[in-house]
Amino acid sequence: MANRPTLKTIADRVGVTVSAVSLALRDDPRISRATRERIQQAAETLGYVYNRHAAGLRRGDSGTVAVCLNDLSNPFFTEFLGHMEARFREADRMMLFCHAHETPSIQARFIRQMAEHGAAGLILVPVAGTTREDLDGPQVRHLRDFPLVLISRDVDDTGFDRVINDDEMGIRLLFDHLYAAGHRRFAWLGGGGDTSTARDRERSFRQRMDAAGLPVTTETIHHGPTSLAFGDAMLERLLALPTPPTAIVCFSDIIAFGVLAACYRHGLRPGIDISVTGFDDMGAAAYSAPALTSVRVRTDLIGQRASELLLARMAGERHPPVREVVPPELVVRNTTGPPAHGGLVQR
Amino acid sequence: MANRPTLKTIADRVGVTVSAVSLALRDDPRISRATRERIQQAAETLGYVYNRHAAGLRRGDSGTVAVCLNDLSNPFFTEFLGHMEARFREADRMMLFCHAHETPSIQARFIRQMAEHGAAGLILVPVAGTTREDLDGPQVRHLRDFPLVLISRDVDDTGFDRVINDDEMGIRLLFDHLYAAGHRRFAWLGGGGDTSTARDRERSFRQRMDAAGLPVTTETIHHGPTSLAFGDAMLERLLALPTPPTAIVCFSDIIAFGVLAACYRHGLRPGIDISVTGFDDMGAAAYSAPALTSVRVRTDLIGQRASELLLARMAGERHPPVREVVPPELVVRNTTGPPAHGGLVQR
DNA sequence: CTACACAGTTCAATCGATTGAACCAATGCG
DNA sequence: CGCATTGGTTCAATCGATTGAACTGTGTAG
Repeated sequence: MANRPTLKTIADRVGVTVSAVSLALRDDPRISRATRERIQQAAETLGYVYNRHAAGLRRGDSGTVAVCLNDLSNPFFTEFLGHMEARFREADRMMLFCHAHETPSIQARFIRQMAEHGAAGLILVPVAGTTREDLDGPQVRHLRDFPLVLISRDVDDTGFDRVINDDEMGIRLLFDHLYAAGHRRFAWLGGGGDTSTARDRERSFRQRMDAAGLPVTTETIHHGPTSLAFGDAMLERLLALPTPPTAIVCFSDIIAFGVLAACYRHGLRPGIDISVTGFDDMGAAAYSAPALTSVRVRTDLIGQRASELLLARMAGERHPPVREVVPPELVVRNTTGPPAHGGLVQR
Repeated sequence: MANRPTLKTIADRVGVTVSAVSLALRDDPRISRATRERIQQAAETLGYVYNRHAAGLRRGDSGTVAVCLNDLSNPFFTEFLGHMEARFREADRMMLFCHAHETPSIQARFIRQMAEHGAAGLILVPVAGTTREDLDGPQVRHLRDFPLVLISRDVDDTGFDRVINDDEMGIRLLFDHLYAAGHRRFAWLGGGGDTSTARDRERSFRQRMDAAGLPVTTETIHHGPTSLAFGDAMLERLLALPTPPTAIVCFSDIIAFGVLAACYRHGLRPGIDISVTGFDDMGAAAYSAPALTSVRVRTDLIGQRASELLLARMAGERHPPVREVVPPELVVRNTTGPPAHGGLVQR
């Protein structure tokens, strides 16, 4: 920063005023072609660096966009990040980034700080347990009328734009696929904490069970963190049951990978001895051993759509908050198949 | 941004001047406890939001830190991101983030933009092929004397601080582990493009081969992208050779996972029929089927150390550029074992 | 020849926080 | 009682870019 050239430096050198330089550097047609080129030339040779603080102060907006995610260790979220980053780069917006670690205080602080920086918009995967108050309460009143798009997870009644996956549909696709293959003994390995995603997927699972006339007991539903370790540990527990499930429906690919790892140790062949499904269809799902049956969440579409919505709001577009639900796709690979020896009979 | 309260708003309300408010909000002892509290109270009730543009303009530094990575789809890099983010949050620094996608033009643009934003420091995983000129040439002269730390990949003669993994040692640990188990027919699956990491790991592999008196032929060394697909495809090619290798040393875990996927399809049992090693030891390595033998790169130590170095430079510390090399650790799991039926004999 | 348009440029105020210097009142000290 | 000290606050300049209004000179129409 130490004495970098400013508009004035250039102006003096070329023999015009700062106004002229300011306009010229932004290609304003009011400045003649000739002077404009001399000015731009001078800026180049002097190594001029635009000062966004000065501009932002005057204009009241820094042109940055803020993005707050929760779990970088989950490739599912980094896929979002990649898609949005690409779109914002295209729009020439810088990205302020935060990793909230499912911690409300970090999220709250980031919201304050991005406001301080004059960020023009925010994309947020709300931390588990986020309520309407957290996003719209007095302590963050600067979010009122602020361009904000929630992705992946929903928060009821926020009055903000949201782009989320159709979780109900995803579970339905998986369940029906397994049911059609003949499975009747299911287990649900839930993750995702206190999020709409966790709730919607589990609710959908329970609905399908009900609809199929299957009982949901304490042996059916299990909760834990979205981690490989949880999936791994749960398979052990499920195998220890008197009548283990023939199909394990996991909240996410990550958990399913953990289950596969435990299967391998036990010499169980997923897709033959037991069926396992993931959710998200992250890149690695095609390469697990065996390749994982999952549901593809369209992170690309969601990320792109969220970016578009945000850019539109930032451009001043006014309309009631939208809630866009993106349908996922069933991807059948090799971890699912008919139940082994009498899964049907034992029902 | 629209008419948010400013220092003036607060000053008028409390009946003091902006100076007093400015000082009070920063807990300057020059302002009496009583007024300070009244001011802070007023700021609170008015919903005051600090304007960093104004402050940054005056002070010439925004307190942000810039981070530029290359491959978000590789959990190895997102681990870095997580560790650094944590450290910077602690230091109350916001993070400007860029995903360079191994694209020099994106990297160059980000460097310019973060300078415009008055970022106080930069952590960079240089894109493949980055040279000294790219970082210190005339077009980016604002990097001279700028706090910059390179991580993971090295660039010769930069004059910047660097924190990197000891790649030579990592490969040595893996090779010696395999050699000691009896392997004599090796293959190298290289990735990483034109980076110091790619060069150092391959050089180390060749050195160990030489030291062991083993021939390196066109059947030994293979290059491709750091992807699951590359590992997968390469196993097919290797198996088609007249005398396939008994041990496959991969540039990274990602590639190794691809190899494991292909092994599974071929009914090959890694660790028994064939040995496979990764590099990085990302979280998933413990959960692949079977669990992957790898080398743990200490992303935590590297990330932390890089952040510390950067913060120290930002605080004005002056010393010649350092090059810190962090030793990795061998993690033996289940994809390695003695060569199957006569690997030794066939030599 | 005057008035007028217009392209090209300059003027000057402005954004909001920071900070060294100046100021003021009350207290302490000789 | 007068003078210095100091704690508390204000003054006023400053950071660098932006922008509506004002200005200048040239060309054109009447």
